[in-house]
Amino acid sequence: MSAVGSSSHVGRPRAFDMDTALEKALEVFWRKGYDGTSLSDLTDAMGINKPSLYAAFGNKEQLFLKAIELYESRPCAFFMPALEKPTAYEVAEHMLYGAAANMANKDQPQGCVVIQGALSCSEAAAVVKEALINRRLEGQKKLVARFERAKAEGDLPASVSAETLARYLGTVLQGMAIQANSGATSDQLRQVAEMTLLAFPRS
Amino acid sequence: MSAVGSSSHVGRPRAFDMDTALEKALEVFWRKGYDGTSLSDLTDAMGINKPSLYAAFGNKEQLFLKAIELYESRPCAFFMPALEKPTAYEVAEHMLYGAAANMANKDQPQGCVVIQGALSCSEAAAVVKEALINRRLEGQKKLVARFERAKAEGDLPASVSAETLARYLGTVLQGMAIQANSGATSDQLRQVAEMTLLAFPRS
DNA sequence: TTAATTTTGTACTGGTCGGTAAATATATAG
DNA sequence: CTATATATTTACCGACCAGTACAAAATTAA
Repeated sequence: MSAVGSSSHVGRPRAFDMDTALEKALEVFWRKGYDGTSLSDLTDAMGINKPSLYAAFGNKEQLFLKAIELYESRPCAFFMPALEKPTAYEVAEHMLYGAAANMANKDQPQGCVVIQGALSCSEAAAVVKEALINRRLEGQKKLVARFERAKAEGDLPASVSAETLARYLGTVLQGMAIQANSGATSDQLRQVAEMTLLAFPRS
Repeated sequence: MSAVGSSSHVGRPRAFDMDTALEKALEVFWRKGYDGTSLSDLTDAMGINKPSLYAAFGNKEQLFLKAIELYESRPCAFFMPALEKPTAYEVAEHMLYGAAANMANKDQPQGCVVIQGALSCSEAAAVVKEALINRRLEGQKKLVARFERAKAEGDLPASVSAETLARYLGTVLQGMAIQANSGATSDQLRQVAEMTLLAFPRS
């Protein structure tokens, strides 16, 4: 019907860039959490006013969910790329060192927004909390599948439980977010990564 | 000057029990976090009205801090008792299994209030967040000291770093809180505990 | 130019936030 | 009894909450 992909639109053009505004929103949610973030916090950081925010992103809840999508798809995200490493050990290695570098990166909020965005929260944040839990569980599922593949490919002993190993690795990764939030440095997180890998089973 | 310890007081007697009211407050803060908890949530759960709350506990912030004190001193708290086990391995063992049992205990909020009470939060919660971070760091310090003692006593190899080992164990324990918050059962957390212990160094 | 469309800034909504003033109720001390 | 001290209830405070109505501004289409 219409010219898809055309950059021309009827009506007054948007005066801000949606992607950079969403980046700013992510940063605020990451640092303050869903309950701790007010619309004024958001509009201040995004440099727009409320009607523009609502027109562009729906409401606070939908803005948060879009910010999380952005977070997981950013170039610096390490989870998905690590899954593609050739062996289970290398998957774990890249995730652990990726977490050490990323979660304590000093030019962004410490930790992980998927973990700390709505851990304990009000009823108003219930949908958001559920969404974050599902993201974490999906990540865990992907790890299980990857480790089962590794067992089939022989780079992980058949004796180990893929599910337990995935949960163990996920637990360490999530713990690293708390450590970063408490002020741990990337160096200190790397030591944790190293110790975790020492115990990691390999064929 | 006056009879210390006397149970008689001048003035109208308090109509509620401060300890059980504080337990209720803890439960709310634990479930909803500091930012996610309103004074109405608190007064509803505690069965008192606001002036009584303020007269007895100061304000929301002080009430939270008192609730945390209660949390850490409750009979079911496992961290401090575990430190008194005779060997480093047994210390880790009791902490990990204690965490597995406690953090996924179905008749209380899942996880740990010291971790999830104010992880990402508003400026209004800054003091509370700092207090929780300090609690976590103090726990880590106690673990380091305990593992250094273990090295001196010979039940931990001299080659391992007490600090790294403590940070690693702390990371797993904190990760278990997130796992519990995501719905992991005590059984599943016990598997993580088991895997962590498999790699734990012993002389 | 005119019409249609979309974004913008301003001002506002009802509701809730944390916190408190003031009056009343219930106890002890003398 | 009266005086004093503390807790309780009700009603309220200004500030902020998420969300929106409305009109002016800026663009394209005809």
